Amino acid sequence: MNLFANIRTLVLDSLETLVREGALPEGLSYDNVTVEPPRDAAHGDMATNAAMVLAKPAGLKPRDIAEALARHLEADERIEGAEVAGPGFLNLRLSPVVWQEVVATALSEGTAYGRSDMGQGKKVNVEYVSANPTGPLHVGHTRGAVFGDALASLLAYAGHDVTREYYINDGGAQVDVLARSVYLRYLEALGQEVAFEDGTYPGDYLIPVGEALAKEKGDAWVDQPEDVWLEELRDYATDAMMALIREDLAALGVEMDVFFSEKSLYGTGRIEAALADLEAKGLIYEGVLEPPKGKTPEDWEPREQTLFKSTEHGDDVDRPVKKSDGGWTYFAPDIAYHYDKVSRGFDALIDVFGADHGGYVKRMKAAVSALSGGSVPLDIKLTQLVRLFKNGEPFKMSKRAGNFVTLRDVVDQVGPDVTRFVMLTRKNDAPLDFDFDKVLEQSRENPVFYVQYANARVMSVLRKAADAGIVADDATLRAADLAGLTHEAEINVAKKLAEWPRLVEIAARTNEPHRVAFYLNELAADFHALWNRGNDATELRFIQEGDSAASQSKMALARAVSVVISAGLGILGVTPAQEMR
RNA sequence: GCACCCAUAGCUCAGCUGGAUAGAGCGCUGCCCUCCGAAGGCAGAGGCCUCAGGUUCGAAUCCUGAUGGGUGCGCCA
Repeated sequence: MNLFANIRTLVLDSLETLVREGALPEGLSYDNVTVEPPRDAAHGDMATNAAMVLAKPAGLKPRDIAEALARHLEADERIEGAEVAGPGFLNLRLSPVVWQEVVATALSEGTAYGRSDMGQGKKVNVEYVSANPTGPLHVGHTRGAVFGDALASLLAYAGHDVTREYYINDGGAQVDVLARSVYLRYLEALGQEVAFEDGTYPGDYLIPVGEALAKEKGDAWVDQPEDVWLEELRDYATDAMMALIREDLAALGVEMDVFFSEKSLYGTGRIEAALADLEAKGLIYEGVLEPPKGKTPEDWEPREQTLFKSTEHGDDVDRPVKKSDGGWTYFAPDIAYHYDKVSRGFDALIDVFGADHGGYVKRMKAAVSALSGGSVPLDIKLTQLVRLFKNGEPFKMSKRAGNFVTLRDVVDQVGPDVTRFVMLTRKNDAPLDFDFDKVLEQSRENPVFYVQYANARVMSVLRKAADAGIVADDATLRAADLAGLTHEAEINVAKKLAEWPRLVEIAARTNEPHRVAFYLNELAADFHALWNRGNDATELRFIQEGDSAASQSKMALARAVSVVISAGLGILGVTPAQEMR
């Protein structure tokens, strides 16, 4: 139930009535008519811009339309007052009953209150993490993982059929490097002295892989040339790394639906098929690229290559799909991968990349646009840098990986819930400061704590009610008479609850899960404010000594707050706290 | 040189398909516990939304340009 959508429907119905009465011309478009919360609470509960939007096409004065509209709206029992203000806004004041019903709805629907059918079951593929299988996940991946996962949950909550997907880059040269690095660890496990030169991965995480391999193979591969062991070792090593990565994801609570292997595209004709599709559309040609202006590489020389005419689909230059040695560029399998996604029948694709892949956005969009004939939108979300701090000092170290901080370093220290919430306290395209101490602080400054504390307070008051002999289970609260919830401080909280379904839709439409985290912070603030009002105004306390009925209606409101917090945290993948320790 | 992202209070940041007097936290000033958990709350001060044009009844929001910062730029993924 989205109250704002309901009232908008009422506004549109009233406009139609005006048309029938001849007060408005026929055929007006209502697309731009909005009903939203006013910025200033003094302006009422909701405001509509209908009169201003329609004034010009209708050839009427905004205030005249607004006044006519106001008369019709006031006839509805939900509307307590409608006032024309400013240039033609219509400010609506709603009956307390409306807000009481919001509480009742939240309780009866539980964490499904806020679910939307705006997605209409559309199939959406969210690809995220997709880290190279060459080592454990680091902090940058962590942000992408949390963002992608929360986005996927959000879209599902908003009525989409979501697939969570991880693209394994197991086909390129970096896998050879991995295999050689493991080979060194293998020799080392057999007692040899080895040196990790440039171009190998020196991280400790390969030691157990080398040891396991030594146990399995004995000295069979010692002093053998690459062509004896490289291919088998590639598979062995990537499997080991993917097992590592899956553990990392599990530690964070991320579960993928599909792991898609890049390697599966090679030698199976799938890359060729994707490029044949582009070729059939006249988008593949042999040509020579201009050198980039202003920054010509030292060794630049004109070369004829096989190019994808991505400029036809919004890119700045055409992109090579084949290297000069005839092999595929990294772009070719990516095209084939997205071709596969398109052919699996998704209605929309979302890729989550690190910000350092920003230069890759246009060509990928061009590819999907070309492959799908413009029918499948691809949105690419970039996650910005995470800067780590400890005691206010920049923090850089890793026990296991050498030069980067791993996902495990973070999760092991602060836990998955804190990690996830904090990663969503900035919008994805803004850099994020992560302070190991601050995120564990129990204070207003720490949004994780602040929201959890609000939920814990609700749970606490419910427990106390039981002690005081007041029944406060969900079934009882659902049936409670809420007519007593009329105080402005209480109505305020109910109004915030009414925004939840609307916020879900906005966040889902913009693919911005951080909005959920910010909303929860606001809801918690309103709840804490009400809680403290009880210090002075005893009639606002949730437990009213000796008055079960009044207590139950107030606790129904509190419980509704915790229901929405649980729903919101659920989308973020965070477990609500029952009590603070 | 080109592309993308960013620029909002002293600091860190929100700001909805364009809406009314631009918000929060921190910091600063002053308050609130014999009282449901003060791990919290209330109030005050603090802004030319980087700048200049444009579109609009209306712009922090959309467009163009400038300035400042970040990222990237043919056989690395």
